This record gives sequence, C-alpha cells and structure tokens, in this order.
Amino acid sequence: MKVLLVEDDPLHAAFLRDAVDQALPEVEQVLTAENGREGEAMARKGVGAVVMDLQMKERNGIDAARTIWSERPETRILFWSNYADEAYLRGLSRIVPPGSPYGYVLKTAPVQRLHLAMRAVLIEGQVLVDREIHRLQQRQSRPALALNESEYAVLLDMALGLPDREIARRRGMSERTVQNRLLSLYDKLAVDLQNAALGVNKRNRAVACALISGALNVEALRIAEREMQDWLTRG
Amino acid sequence: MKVLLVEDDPLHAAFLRDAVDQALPEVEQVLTAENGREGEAMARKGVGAVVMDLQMKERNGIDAARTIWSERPETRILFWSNYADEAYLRGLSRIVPPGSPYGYVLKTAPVQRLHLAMRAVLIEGQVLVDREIHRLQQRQSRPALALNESEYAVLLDMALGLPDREIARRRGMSERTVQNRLLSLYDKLAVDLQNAALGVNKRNRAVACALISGALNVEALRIAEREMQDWLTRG
DNA sequence: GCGGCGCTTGCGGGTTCCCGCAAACGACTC
DNA sequence: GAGTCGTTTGCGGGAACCCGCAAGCGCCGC
Repeated sequence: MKVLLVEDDPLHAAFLRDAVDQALPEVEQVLTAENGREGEAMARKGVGAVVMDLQMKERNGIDAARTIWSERPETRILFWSNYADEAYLRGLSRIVPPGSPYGYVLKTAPVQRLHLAMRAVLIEGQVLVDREIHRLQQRQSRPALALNESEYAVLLDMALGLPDREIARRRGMSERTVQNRLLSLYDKLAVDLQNAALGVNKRNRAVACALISGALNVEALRIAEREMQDWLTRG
Repeated sequence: MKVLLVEDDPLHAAFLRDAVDQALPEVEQVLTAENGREGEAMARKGVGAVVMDLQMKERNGIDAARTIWSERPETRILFWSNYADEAYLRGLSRIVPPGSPYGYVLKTAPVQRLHLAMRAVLIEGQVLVDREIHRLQQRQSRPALALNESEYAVLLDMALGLPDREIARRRGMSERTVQNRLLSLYDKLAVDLQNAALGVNKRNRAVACALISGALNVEALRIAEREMQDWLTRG
C-alpha cells in the first residue's frame, strides 16, 4: 500500500511521516510532495491514500484535491490543516465527490487523533470529520446561515475596520451594495439580541457572532490583515 | 518530594497526575485539590511545588497563588491554563514575587512540553513561560500598551457589540467616559493605519488589532458573551 | 490654602452608519 | 414582449459615533 503526503512545511512533513509509520504499519511506500501541483502529479502514479495540507504556497489543497478526485474519485484524502473557517470549508464541500472517503483533522488535535483518522479514512475508507469542522459544515448546509463568497469578503473587510466606502472601493461595488451585504450578514449571524429592548452596535456584534460561531477565526483575520496591508501599499 | 495539583476538572486532574508520574519519578507524594481554597489549605502542609489551573469555580488560581506566595514565597508554581488573555496576565504579573520560580503552560500544548515545564519549574526552579504568553507579558510591561482593568472591560463590551450607552449603563460610567476609554484603546491598540489617506471604522479596527495582537482572544470573548447574556436577562 | 495634575462629564458639530423606499437593470418564464 | 424575481444603486433622514473644548471634581505636594 502506498501513501502520499502533501505538505509545505518540512517540519510538519516529518511529523506526518512519523505518524504514518506508527499508525499504519501496513504501508509499504510513503511518497511526499511539497505543494499541490507536485501532489497532483504524484497522485497519478496510482496512490490510493493521501494526507494533505490545505494551505500551501504553490497550489492549495482544495485545488489539488479537486484534480485528484476528478481523475480518481476513489482516492482517500485526509485533510490536515490548521484552520477552520468558512472560506476553506466552502471550497471543500463543493469538491468532495458523493461517496468519496475523506477526512478532516486539525493540526492542533492530539497525535492519537491523527493516528485514528489515518486508520479510519485511509485504511477503512470511512468519512471522519473533526467535530468543530462538522459544526461549520452543518451551518453551511443550511442556506439561510451559510455565508457566500462576497458576504464573507465584506465580513472580513468590516472586521478589519474598513468603513463602507473603502470596502466598496476595494471590492468594486457601490456603498449601498456593501450595506446590503452587511444587512444579510446581520441577518445570518443573528446579530439582534433577543432582548429587543436595548440597542446594539451591529458591526461589532456581527464580528463577535462570527467569531463565537466559528464562521470567522483569528487566523483568517491575520491573513486578511496582511492582504489588506498589501492592498493598501499597492493601491 | 511532594507535589500539589489544583484542578477543577477531574479529567484534567487525572491527566496531570499521569504527567507527574511520567515526568517526575522523584515525586513521593501527590496531593490534589479541587479549587483555590482547598489548594491554599493543602499548600500549608509544606508543599514546595504546585501545578495549578487558573480558572476554577470556588476560588481562582490567581488568588490562590497570591495567598500561597504570601505565606511561602519560595513555592514553585506552574500555571496550567487554557487561556492567554490580558485579564489573567494582568493579575498574574502583579502577584509573582520577585525571584519566585514559576511557569505558565497552555493546556493546548503537547504533553512533552508540560513534562518539560514540570521538570524545569518544579525540580530545577527555573522560570518558564509559554512563548505566546510571554509576548503578552512584554506587551504589558510597556505601560503605553498595556490595557488596564477598565479599558479591558470596555474593550470586551464593545467587541460584543454594545453601544456606548449600554456600556455606560453596565459599567456605571457616563457615555463620555466610555468614549474616553475608547480613545485610549484606539491609541494603545494602534488603530490608525499608517496609510493616513483613508478612513477607518475605529471600533471594528480596535477589535481586529486586539485579536491579532493577542490582547483579546476568542475564548475570552465567548466567556464575556455568556456573562453579558446573564446580565441582560437579570438587569 | 492653593496651584497643578489627572480623571470625569456635558456640549456641540462633523462624520459615519443603518435602513426604508423606489428606480434601474439583468435573467429567466410563459 | 410582458411579467416576475433577484440584485444593484441613489436618496434621505434618524441614530450612533468620534472627538475638541471647557468646566467640574478629588488628590497630592508645598
């Protein structure tokens, strides 16, 4: 049996290899790739089981998984990632072919959970998803609560402190449209306090609700901050 | 040699006991306490080494540590906690007597880091602080950046989406005073973009800066949310 | 006592935000 | 082509926020 590991960070890659050695004694050959593009190429050599990071420089895990699954839908893919936010999940749920075995484990989980997931997904072909991720998936499956691409973008910009005018400029829409996005965000994130008596600052509350429900997380915010700084210096 | 474990959650307590068995073979006796009050009492029996959770129902770890250190400043205390936010750190940095050996490990850290910290602090009497915590401590040591109690409270309320009026009511100050707190928050959190050209929504940006710098974290936000809900239903 | 210092508070006005209303513009159906 | 539905956009007004200014307090050293 062959396993392919697709992971950016050499430290993490070494850790993964150890984990495979320990959890999957039946594995005969471990292939490695450093980014999504390499991963796709390696997968064509007939690998039935893949462990893959989601965010990588060259080509991210979502795109690589789509390619791999489009060529071999039976491939068992275990995603192993740091982050749990809507943006990645939205991508993920769209590309898993119906019935394909896959799994999602957070890098912060204890090792034995990774071992378990490797056995369950790669050997047994089960579907195994971290509890926290699953909560987000459920959230997304209800269209009344799922955020779409542009709502998410506006949420990020707002969370970073951009006023309507700047969001509009950055995303190429009118201020009024930005405000419409905000309205639907306020709605989906259940911003209003049931105690209707007193007022709320909806902008701040929306960010709080998103953080608490997991729709947004601090890592995503950090990344968005860097992107915004880039955008600022360039444009 | 005796070690005292002070921990609320029985599961975590069992985990700690295991860790002591593995990391500290020289320990002859392990005492346990379920809250800060018990912990203080047990410490009087002449325990030189303590591992303690920070948040406990009956009496929290900060208060217990203050008592213990006031009676026996040489006691070696390793704090083992989930959270890394300003509120606890502010308490902590005020009570560590100069030269007392202590440590701070996050519960999310891998076991071996806990083992290491136990040896370093409890046996060797070193000072060992998690990297992330240390960043926060440094921040606090610069008075121009450290948030004081009331600024932190206002930051939390604002992050939860309360408007000035409600923050004022809740914290018993005038709206103008709330705004003054916000001003100093904007200042300390470096809310303004260096690119002075464009506007900012300071409220949102302040929360973003606090989250990114670690002055605020999502756990603290969740707890604050529950407290606010309580406050809403009661008052 | 008294001048200085820091914190709190009220006032006022400029800015931003929130959002109902209505017109405009696809896209799709019949 | 007419009708419907969803989205985008402008307008306008009421509310919230940001913040300079100045008056009011308690606390300290002299």
